[in-house]
Amino acid sequence: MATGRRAEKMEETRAKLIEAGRKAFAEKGFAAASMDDLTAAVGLTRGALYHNFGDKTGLLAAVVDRIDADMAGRARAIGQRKHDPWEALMAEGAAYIEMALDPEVQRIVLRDGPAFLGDPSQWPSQNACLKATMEVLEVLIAEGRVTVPDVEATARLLNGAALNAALWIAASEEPEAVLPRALGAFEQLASGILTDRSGPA
Amino acid sequence: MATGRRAEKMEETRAKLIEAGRKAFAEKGFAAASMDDLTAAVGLTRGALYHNFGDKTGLLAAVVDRIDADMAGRARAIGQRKHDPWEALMAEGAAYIEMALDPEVQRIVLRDGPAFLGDPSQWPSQNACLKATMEVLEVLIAEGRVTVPDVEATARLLNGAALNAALWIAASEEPEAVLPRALGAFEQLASGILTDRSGPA
DNA sequence: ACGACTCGCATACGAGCCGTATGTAAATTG
DNA sequence: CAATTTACATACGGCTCGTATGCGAGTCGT
Repeated sequence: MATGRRAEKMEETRAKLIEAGRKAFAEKGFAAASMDDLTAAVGLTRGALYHNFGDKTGLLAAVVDRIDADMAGRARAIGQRKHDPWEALMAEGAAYIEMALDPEVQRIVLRDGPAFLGDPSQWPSQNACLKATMEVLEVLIAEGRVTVPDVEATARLLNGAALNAALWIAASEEPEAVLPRALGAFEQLASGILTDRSGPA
Repeated sequence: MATGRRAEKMEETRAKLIEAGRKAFAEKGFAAASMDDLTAAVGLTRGALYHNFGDKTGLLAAVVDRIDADMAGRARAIGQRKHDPWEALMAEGAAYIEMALDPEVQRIVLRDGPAFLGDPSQWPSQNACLKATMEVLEVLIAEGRVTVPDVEATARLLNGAALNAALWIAASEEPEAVLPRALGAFEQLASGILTDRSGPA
């Protein structure tokens, strides 16, 4: 192991480049961001970038992966804090919506990502978030509290609704006012999968 | 009126450019499409493009507007064919999902559009589609068959869920098999807004 | 009807960016 | 300690966008 003086330094430059890319892509957008500029901002050149990430989209993939993994981790942590699985599902949805309020997340993950990396449903990190939702659903089904014909389909649509809610909120002029409206609609739609609607909140 | 020999020709070149842009953006994506190439494909140069649309994103906006308007029109037409408003709502959702299977729609409207034109919820044509959904909801509320705290919020999330379902289907390897699963999940989630779930199908 | 003007579009030019090929110096290996 | 690998910098070519300029066909005033 020993990581070696060499690989250690390389990890450092990779981290610096990802950080620089994150900032540049968030501010100017992927297409308008210059690789010369963002590498120079951390005292490097395009040479380092091509060596570590192959090409420009390679860096974008690395940046997206990092942000997206953070999001999935946070959502899962919030979900596990709740003891009731239904509350966990709602909390995860709400967390997802709130995280998408971050302009950085919006611009990089929700806009430029799909355009330059292809459909998000193929991304490894996205699958992690989806998996978390599916796991909670499985628990609820085992308890007989929800009934769905297709777990994956339901999980995908739930995430999709949350995502769109986030975009709506973020684009609105007063996000704070719109947030509760979106959350209310989300919970009501989600209640469609409850076996007995008069049951849990 | 008389349109004038001049303006008439101009409309023709605008149509040709939009058509060329539609094809080029669908095949190569907006970023990779060359304006020199797509204008040459219809016997024009970039001069015509800049004169008519200002810049490259101007042409994209025109193309998106055209496709998006077509979609809203089709969804509305399908909805109006049904006499029962709930069926109309489901039919519109299904139509939206199916239309998004078109690779042209996906690439241009769902991917490159948001990346280069900004959030879709601001587009005039998108608002049209949303409006159609809201109108159907209003009817159902008036009839007492659905109960929602916020019509706009519900309409947005419904559209978001449908949109995400479409992306999922399109990215899957066997769209035909995934389509019914997505539709089922969509209808179940939508049933969450029904006042009495044992009621209409 | 005819000259002056407008304007839709083509051509010419400059600047910037990406990707590759090549160079170099430091770390690793035997 | 010499040879090799490799992380990164530098140099170059090609492509693309946006603007500035030029031209010819419509349009308008008289």
